[in-house]
Amino acid sequence: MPIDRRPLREQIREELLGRLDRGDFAAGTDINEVALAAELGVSRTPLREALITMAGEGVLESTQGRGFRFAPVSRKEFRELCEIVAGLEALALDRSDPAYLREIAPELLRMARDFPDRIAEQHVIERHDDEWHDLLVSGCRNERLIDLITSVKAGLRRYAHLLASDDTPLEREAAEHCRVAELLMTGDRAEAVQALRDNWVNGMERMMSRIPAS
Amino acid sequence: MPIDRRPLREQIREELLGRLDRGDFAAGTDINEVALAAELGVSRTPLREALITMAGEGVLESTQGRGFRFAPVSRKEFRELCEIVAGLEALALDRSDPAYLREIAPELLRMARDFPDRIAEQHVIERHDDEWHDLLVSGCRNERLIDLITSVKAGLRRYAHLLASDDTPLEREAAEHCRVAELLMTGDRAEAVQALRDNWVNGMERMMSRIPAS
DNA sequence: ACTATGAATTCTGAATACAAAAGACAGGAG
DNA sequence: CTCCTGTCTTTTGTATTCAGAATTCATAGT
Repeated sequence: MPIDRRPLREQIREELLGRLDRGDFAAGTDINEVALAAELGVSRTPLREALITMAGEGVLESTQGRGFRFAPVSRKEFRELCEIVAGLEALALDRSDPAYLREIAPELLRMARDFPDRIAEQHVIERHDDEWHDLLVSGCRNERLIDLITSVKAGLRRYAHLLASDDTPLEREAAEHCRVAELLMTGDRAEAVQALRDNWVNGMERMMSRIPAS
Repeated sequence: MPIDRRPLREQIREELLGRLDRGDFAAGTDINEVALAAELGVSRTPLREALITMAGEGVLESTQGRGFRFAPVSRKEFRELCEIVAGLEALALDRSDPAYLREIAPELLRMARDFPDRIAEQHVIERHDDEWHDLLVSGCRNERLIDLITSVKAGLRRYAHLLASDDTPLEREAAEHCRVAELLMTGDRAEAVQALRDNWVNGMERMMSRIPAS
């Protein structure tokens, strides 16, 4: 197997995003570069490179002289990000090969149906949801678009741990995914795109209340 | 007046993007960090920070051990970027306040009509075009979306100098802008969104032939 | 008691120094 | 002659150091 030869900044970024998923960092808190670098066992240089990348993605904020902080969460931003990702995924779906979409539709349907069956922890559910959306847009030839979606979704990760809850309305989410898959199977892409948008809007509304007011 | 207190990496990024507009850098060429840092009169550290930011925007590519290079241009990528920006601007328009859109519509119309009148150099035309689009989406409340559009458009800058030509079909472009403005004036946003998309698609097709095959 | 001022501390922003990988090139074996 | 290999050079990736800004805390003055 090929060994990991990626630059440190990427590994650091992944590690930080992972911690973000786990809610290790409170949103809005400042980052102490020396402390974090020591904790990760790297020097400040690649750490700062990772931080700059993440600031570009909107995960972090930076102000002159005060360094980086985890961008505070807000309903407004959550809504904005959801709108953007919904629009981008809809665009990706619109730009996909219809034949390929019909081909993967059964798998999408199967995944959606498996959704509520398994009693699982939050992060398993999230991973499953991510995989579903990844497969959905996997037929899009626009590589830049795929990259962009990934990047914007990184910003949404800050909200992941907030959404952890035992009364997650999984059935609703699964049903909406099923509907998208079914529409793709019949080849009605325009309707499927609309259903996908609805899924994002509805999902957003469901989660909105769990985000602190401001 | 407040003096410039932005971090060096931002100033460097702007300088590099400006040079890109002027076509100072050939696409696909490697960047020598020490040479470029010396030329700019800064150290490698903030330069690399700027390069990493630009790599995140897709303006540059980086490979392990080989550093950064200006991403090569291609019709495929140009098409991809245009599709994305078209989708994002359409989304921005869709998320704007209709009243505000009606309010700025006359100004948009005036700008579009002034378009072909002035005999101007290429970069003046480009600036004018940018201003028109900026005004168009200025009513969008989704700040993240606006930032994202700006970021993706940075990637399009690599194509700006390629598109310089004396037989630019300005009238066509202006006419399409007029149509968008007129539709906004009547309050028919859905149609305006469609016209905007058409504008991007048509503009893309017009430019496509000027990009080297691969 | 409260505010303002200034020193001390802490941390970021930038520069320099070091290490390691990639590329170039020459020499030798087949 | 060709291909491989080992060394040398160049350039990047990372660490460390230096300088300056922001914050904190204490103290003096009102």
